Amino acid sequence: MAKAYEKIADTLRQEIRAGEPGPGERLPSETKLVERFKFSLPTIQHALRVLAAEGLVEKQHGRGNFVRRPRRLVLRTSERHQWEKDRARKPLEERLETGATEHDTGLSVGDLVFSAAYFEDAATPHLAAVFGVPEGTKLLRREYRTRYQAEDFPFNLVTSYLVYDMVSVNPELTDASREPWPGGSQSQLHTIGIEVDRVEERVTARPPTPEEAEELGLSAGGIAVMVLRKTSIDTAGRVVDYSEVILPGDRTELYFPTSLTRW
Amino acid sequence: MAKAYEKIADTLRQEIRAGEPGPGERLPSETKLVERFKFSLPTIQHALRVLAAEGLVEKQHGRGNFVRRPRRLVLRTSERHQWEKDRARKPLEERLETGATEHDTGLSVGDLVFSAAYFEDAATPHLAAVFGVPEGTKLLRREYRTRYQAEDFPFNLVTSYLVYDMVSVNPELTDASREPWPGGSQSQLHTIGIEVDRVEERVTARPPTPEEAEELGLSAGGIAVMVLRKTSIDTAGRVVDYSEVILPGDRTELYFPTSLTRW
DNA sequence: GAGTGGTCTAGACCACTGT
DNA sequence: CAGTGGTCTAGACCACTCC
Repeated sequence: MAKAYEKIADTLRQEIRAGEPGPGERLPSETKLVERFKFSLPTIQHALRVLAAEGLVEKQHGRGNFVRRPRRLVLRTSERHQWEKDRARKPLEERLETGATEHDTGLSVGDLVFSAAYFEDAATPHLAAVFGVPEGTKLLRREYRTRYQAEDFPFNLVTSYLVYDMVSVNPELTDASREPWPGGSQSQLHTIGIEVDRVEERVTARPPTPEEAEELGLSAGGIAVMVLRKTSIDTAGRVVDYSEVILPGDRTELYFPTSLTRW
Repeated sequence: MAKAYEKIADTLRQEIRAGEPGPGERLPSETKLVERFKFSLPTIQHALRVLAAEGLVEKQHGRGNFVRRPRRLVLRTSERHQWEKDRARKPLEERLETGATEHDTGLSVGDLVFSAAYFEDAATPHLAAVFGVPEGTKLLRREYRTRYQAEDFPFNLVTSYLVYDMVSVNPELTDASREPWPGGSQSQLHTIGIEVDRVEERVTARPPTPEEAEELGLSAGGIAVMVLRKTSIDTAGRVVDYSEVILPGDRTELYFPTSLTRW
C-alpha cells in the first residue's frame, strides 16, 4: 500500500511531465486538490513540497503552485585559463578592455556589477595541506560577487585564497580597492613574478546551505549548487592560488573541451 | 517574528555545525525535541525535513535522526579521453587488461559489476539538433550501469546515443551482448573507421528525479546529482556520440586539469 | 515490547496577492 | 475583499529497529 502523499506526487508529476499543466502554468489550488484527491490539506501540501524539492514545482505564496520553467543556461567556459594567461603580460590598455568573466559569458563590462572584499585568515588544516604550508599560516582571503546589472542576485560566489607573505611583496595585491584588477588573477600574480603553469579544477554538487540560497536567490528550494574547486600551480610546482566557486546548478553550465592528438 | 520550524532548524543547524552532535551521531528523539522546543511533533518534523533536504541530517526510520557523515569522494578524471584514444588501436590483449573506469577510479576489473542494454530510438528534436540529423532519425541508445561489487547501487547512470545507420555497418556494435567492449567507446568507433578528434563536456547540477534517486540509492534525500553531457566529434567534424551521465553529487568529484603554455 | 520515526486528520489562524 | 498558500496543533495510528 503506497503512501497517500507519494501517490499524489506521482500523479501530479506524471501530468506535469505530460505537459498538463505546462511550464510556467499554475496548478489547481490546494483546496481544489483536497477535493480531487480526497485527502486533507497537510497531505496535499506534503506532496507539493516533494515536487518543489525536486525542482519540478515552484511555490508562490498567495499566488499558487507553478510548474517551474527551465532556466536559460549561462555558458561558463573553462578554456579561459590559457586566454587569461595570454593577456596577463599585455599592456594595460588591452587588459582593460575585457575581463575573463566577459569572455566567458559574452557580455560587455558595463552589464556586470562586481564587488570584492579582502580578509586575513589563518590556514585551516585543509588549506594548509592544499598550499603545503604549516597550519595557521597567514592567508589572504578574497571574496568576489558578480552580478548582472539587470538581476537581483549574483550568479556566483567566489572565495580565493593566497599565501599572504607570498603576495604582500606587492602591496597593491592586498588592497581590495584595486579590484577589479585589469587582466585578472594571473595578471596580479605576474606582478610578483609568478607564472601559472597548470590549473586543476574539481567539481562536485550538493544542496545549497541556507546562506548560499539566500545570497544566490534560490529561496524557492529545489535547486542544487555546483562547487568548483580551482587550484593554480606555478612553474616551480607551488600552489599559488586556491579558489572555491559556488554556482547555481540550474542556471550555470560548466564547459570543458578536450582536444585529442591525431592519429 | 520568525517561524517556529525555521528557528528550530536554525538552532539545530548551529549546534551541528559546532559539532554537537558530531558527524554520524544521533540527534535527540523527536519527542525529546517536542519537550525541549515546546512545539508540536509535526512542527519538529518540519524542521528536521528542512535539515534533511540540506543534506545535513539523515532520517532513519525507527532508529533516529543522524548527522550526515560526509562521504568519501571517488575521483573521476576527465583526462581519460586521450588515454582511451591511445588504447583504441592497441592489440586486443592490451585492451582487455584495464578499462577506462578502472583507470579513473584506480580499481581493478574484478571489483566492478557492469551492465549494458541497447535500444532503438527515434531522434527527439534535441537529439536531432545535437547530431545534425533530421528529427526521427533512428538512433542506438545504450544504457550502462557500473557498480562496485561491494556496494548496492551503481555510482553512475550512463545513456549514450549513436546514429544507428552510422554504426550498424559493424553488426557487433548493435549487439549489447558484446559489452563490455575491450578498449571502450573509442575502440568501438575505430572498428568503423571513426577517429575521435574532440570531446566536449558540459556539467550542470540539480536534484535527482525520483527514478534517479531510486537507481542510485539516494532515497535519504538532500543529495544533488551532477549531469555530465559529453559530445564526441570526429576528425570530419561530425558528432559521433552523445552521452548523458548522472552522478551522485556527494560521492563523485569531476577532475579537469588544464596545462598552460610556458612563457 | 519499548522506543523511534512516518503518516494523516480536521480545523484554526496567519500572510501574501490581486482586484 | 476574496482567494491563495503557510504555519501550527493535538492526537491517532502505522512501520521500523533493536533488545
